[in-house]
Amino acid sequence: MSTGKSTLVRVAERAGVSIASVSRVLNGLPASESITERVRAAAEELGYVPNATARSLKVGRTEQIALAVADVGNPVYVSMMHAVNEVVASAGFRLVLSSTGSDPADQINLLKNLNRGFADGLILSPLRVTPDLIEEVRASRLPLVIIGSLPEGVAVDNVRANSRKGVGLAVKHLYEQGRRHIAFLNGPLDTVPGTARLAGYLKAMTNLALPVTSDLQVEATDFTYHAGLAATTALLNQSSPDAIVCSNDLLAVAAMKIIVGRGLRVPQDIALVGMDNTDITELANPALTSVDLGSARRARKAAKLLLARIDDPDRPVQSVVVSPTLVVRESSVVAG
Amino acid sequence: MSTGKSTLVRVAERAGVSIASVSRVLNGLPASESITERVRAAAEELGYVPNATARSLKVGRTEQIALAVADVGNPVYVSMMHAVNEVVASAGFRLVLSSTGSDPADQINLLKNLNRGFADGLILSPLRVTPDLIEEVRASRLPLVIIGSLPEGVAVDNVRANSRKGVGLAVKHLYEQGRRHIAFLNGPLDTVPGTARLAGYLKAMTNLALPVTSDLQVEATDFTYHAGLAATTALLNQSSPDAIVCSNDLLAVAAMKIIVGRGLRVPQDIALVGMDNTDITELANPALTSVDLGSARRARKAAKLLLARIDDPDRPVQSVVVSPTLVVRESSVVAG
DNA sequence: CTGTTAGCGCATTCAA
DNA sequence: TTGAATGCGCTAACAG
Repeated sequence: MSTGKSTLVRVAERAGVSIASVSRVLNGLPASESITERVRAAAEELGYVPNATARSLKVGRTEQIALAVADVGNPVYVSMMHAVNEVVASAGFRLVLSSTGSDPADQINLLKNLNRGFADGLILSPLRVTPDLIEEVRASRLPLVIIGSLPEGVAVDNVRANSRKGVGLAVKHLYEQGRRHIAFLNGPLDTVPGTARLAGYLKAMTNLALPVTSDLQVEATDFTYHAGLAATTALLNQSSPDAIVCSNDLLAVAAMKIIVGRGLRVPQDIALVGMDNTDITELANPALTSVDLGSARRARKAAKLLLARIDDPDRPVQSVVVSPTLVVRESSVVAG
Repeated sequence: MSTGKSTLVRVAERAGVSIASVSRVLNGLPASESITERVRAAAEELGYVPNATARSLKVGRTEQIALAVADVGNPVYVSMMHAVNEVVASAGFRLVLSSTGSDPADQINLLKNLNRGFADGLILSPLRVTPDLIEEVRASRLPLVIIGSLPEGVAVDNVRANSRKGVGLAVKHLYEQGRRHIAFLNGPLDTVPGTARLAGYLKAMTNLALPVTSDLQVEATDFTYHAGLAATTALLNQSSPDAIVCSNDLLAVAAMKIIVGRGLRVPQDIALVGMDNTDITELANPALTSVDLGSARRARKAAKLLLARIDDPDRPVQSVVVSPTLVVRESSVVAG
């Protein structure tokens, strides 16, 4: 193994063959014993490593896929990233992280940039879906998979959770625990999960013949821990729920903090259920009951869909829905 | 804006100029008013987007930097990733995530792969440093920055925390709170942080003339929450500390869980200090006192060093150390 | 100021 | 089987 740049040409010179032969040998195409031998030796001695960029330009593939998520601070996106990376890496693809904010403009920009061909496809998990974004998604000529809901009629591969049903599981569980004043701590209403989860809450409450009052509902300005603190404070100032369904785990942990800070007990005084079933559910004290929306599974599925689409651009569009499950822990069940 | 692939050639044809002129206009090089106008119009109409791969091949730059961290599950790495991404993105670079395990073999493999030229540089944060890895780091001809400690004499840009000093801050703080039986919950000893932090603990204890006994030390099999649960259990079975310094926040939160589960109180019965000052310090209940090792700052600095090195491969090697600070929260101080 | 041309490193077609 | 030659799309000399 030697120093310096080595190219096909240099290997070819050293082996005394043509660059075509070198390329063949290195790509496992048929070649004579003798040439194979010499090429391998020459490549080894020169420490030859094929250039990814040149290869990409030639074959029209970068072996990279891009992932864009809204909020890297949210553990659910971290687990998605992890899951996606596992799938694509084992298929020989690299993962390019295109962190965008929750601003749709960022995503639109990203979609445009993708046409520069630095990646073979994109997995996008938008928090807010605007008409502009949809337009751009429609127009995108690159393999694209959306994690999350999309309006009917947008023919793009996508995989989403049934978060309405998920909220339903949470409400029903709390009802079965004897709770009747079940509040809902939501994230911003102008987001896709925000609206879906609210719908789920309203429906579940109605189904159970529980009164739906506005003082039992509060909307955090963001799906973050800090926003959750403020929102929970507001909620407890305007009503006295005996249970709170939270739109994600970060909000739930924030709620727990405020509740305990007020000298109330979880779950005795207020039962708590989060959503996403992230790692922090176990770190929490008491451990947080949470609705598992299958984020890792969704991410894996999305990655596989994308790889399949890259492989065959003409395959039928697929839309998969992952069913939620409830993971009961300590925050919602009074022991004994 | 139209459909289909558009290249310089097509834009040139449409504008009735040479491809060189197109390239110039699009790169902001001097051109006549008339040509500029026509090129812009043609590019617009064709929805032309320059091809990143071709550009890379030509200029010898991918505008990508790779980041390899040991454990994506650890929030400290997430924040590093975030910080790195901010810096490189604003310099026009994309971030390629090369998640490696804690196995040095993965890193070595990565270094070799980097020579394929898919990225212009690498930021590596190795948990375990073996001679083989050092050898490979030395041999690497690509811009490389290490986050973490490196043996003397390895001339590679690196930025590290003074975690020995960091542990010292924690021990001293607990001592000042009146604690005398200060235990140490460490991660694996065959890791770089593991050894450094143990050294810090031993030194700090000695400085304070506190007895150092083996039953006050325990080593988790990993820097994870689950490993922390088992290790804490073992620790409490073999001794009765009135304080525990934990090698990172995940371990600390695990310790908190076990302690509370035994009916003991934090901080009254056992005071707790974590390290890394990650987001979970605030989620924890009580909020976790933690040593801030400046992970985000380190990551940002590493990114800047890498960009500088890419810009000028011959610049002197730089090694920067970030000083730790203690962030006192509820887990270490008895109120009142 | 503008056009022609030569590669960047590779995979691949076409002849031999 | 093997080699010569072409071109992926672009930038940068070089000439005019």
